[in-house]
Amino acid sequence: MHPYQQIQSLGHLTGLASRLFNQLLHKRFKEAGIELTAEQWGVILVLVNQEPSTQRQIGELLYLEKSSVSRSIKGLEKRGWIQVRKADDDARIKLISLTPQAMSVVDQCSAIARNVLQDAQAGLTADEVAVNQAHLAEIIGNLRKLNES
Amino acid sequence: MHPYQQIQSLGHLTGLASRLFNQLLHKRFKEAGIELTAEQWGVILVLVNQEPSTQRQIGELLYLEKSSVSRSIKGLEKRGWIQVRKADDDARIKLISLTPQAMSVVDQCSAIARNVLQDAQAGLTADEVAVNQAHLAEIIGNLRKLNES
DNA sequence: TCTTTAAGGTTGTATATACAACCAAATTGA
DNA sequence: TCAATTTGGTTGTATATACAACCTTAAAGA
Repeated sequence: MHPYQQIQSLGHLTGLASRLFNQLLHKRFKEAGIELTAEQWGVILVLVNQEPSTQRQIGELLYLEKSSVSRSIKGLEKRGWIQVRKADDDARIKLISLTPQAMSVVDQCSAIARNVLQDAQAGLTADEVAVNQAHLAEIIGNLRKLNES
Repeated sequence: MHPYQQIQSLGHLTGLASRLFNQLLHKRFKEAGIELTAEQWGVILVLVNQEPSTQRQIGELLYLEKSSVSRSIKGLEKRGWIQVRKADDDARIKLISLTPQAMSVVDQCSAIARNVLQDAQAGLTADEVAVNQAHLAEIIGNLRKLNES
C-alpha cells in the first residue's frame, strides 16, 4: 500500500475539494467587490428560491444544525444581506428574506458561482459531472442514514 | 431550472459529503472510546506514514495553512497524541511524532476509518469509486491552480 | 561581513460548524 | 383546562480553517 493512499479516499478528497471550492468562490466574490463567503452564498441561494424562509427550513435544506443557521443569519443580517421579521401567527418563528441590496447583486453572484463550477470542472464532460453528482448524492444518502442511527 | 438545483452542484455536494464523513468518523471514534476528530485523524495518518514530520510538511500534504497546522498540533499535543521536539540543525523547525499511546490505537482507528468509507460507499462498485476519486482529483487539481493564480 | 530576503511558526481575528443546555411559545393529551 | 411534550431559536463552548501581521532563525547577495 502506497504510503499516502489515504489522500485519495473520498473522505479526504471531498473535504479538500470543498475547501478549495469555497476559497475560490470567496476570492472571486471579493474580486468583484462582493463581501460574501461561499457558505453565506448558500443561504442566500435558499432565500432566492423560497422567500421568506424560516431558520428551520434553511437548516433542513442545507443540512445545518439550527445553531449554525442562527449564527449565519445573525452575520448576514449585520452585513445587510437579509432582513428578519416575526411571523404573525407563531411568535417563535423568524421569517428571513433578502434585502433589496442583496437582490440587486444576486444575479451577479449567480454568474460568478456558475463560472467557478465551470472552471473547476474543466476537463470533465457534462456526463462525467452528472455521474459524479449522482454518486456523491448516493454517498450523502448513505451517510445521512448512518449519522442518524 | 428546478428551484433547488444548486443543491446538486459539486460545490455543495462535496461540502455536504465532507461534513457527513467527518461527523460519522468522529462519532465512530467516540463510540470506540477514542477522543479524536476526523481532521485530527488526518494529521495522525500523515505521521503514521512519515515520522517525524515538520509542520510545514503536514500542511503541504493536507493542503492546510501553516496557522491551521499550528493550532491543530497544539491540540493534539495537549491531548497526548503527539510529541514535539526541536530539530538540532535548524532552530525554527519543530519535529512532530506520535506518542506511544497514539501508536497503540492507530490500527484500531484505521479499521474504523476503513469501515466508515465502506459504509459510505455502499451501493457503488469499486470501479465507480475509483472513477469518482479520479474525477475529484482532477477537480482538485483545477481548483488548486485557480486558487494560486 | 552585513544587509536583505526567505522560511518556519505563532497569534489575533473572523467565519463555519457541532453539540449541549437552555428559553419561550405552541401543541398534545389526560 | 392544565401539565407534559414538542418546536423554533439562542447561547456557551469547542474544533477547523483562513488571512494578515508578526517573530525568530536561516540563507542569499552585495
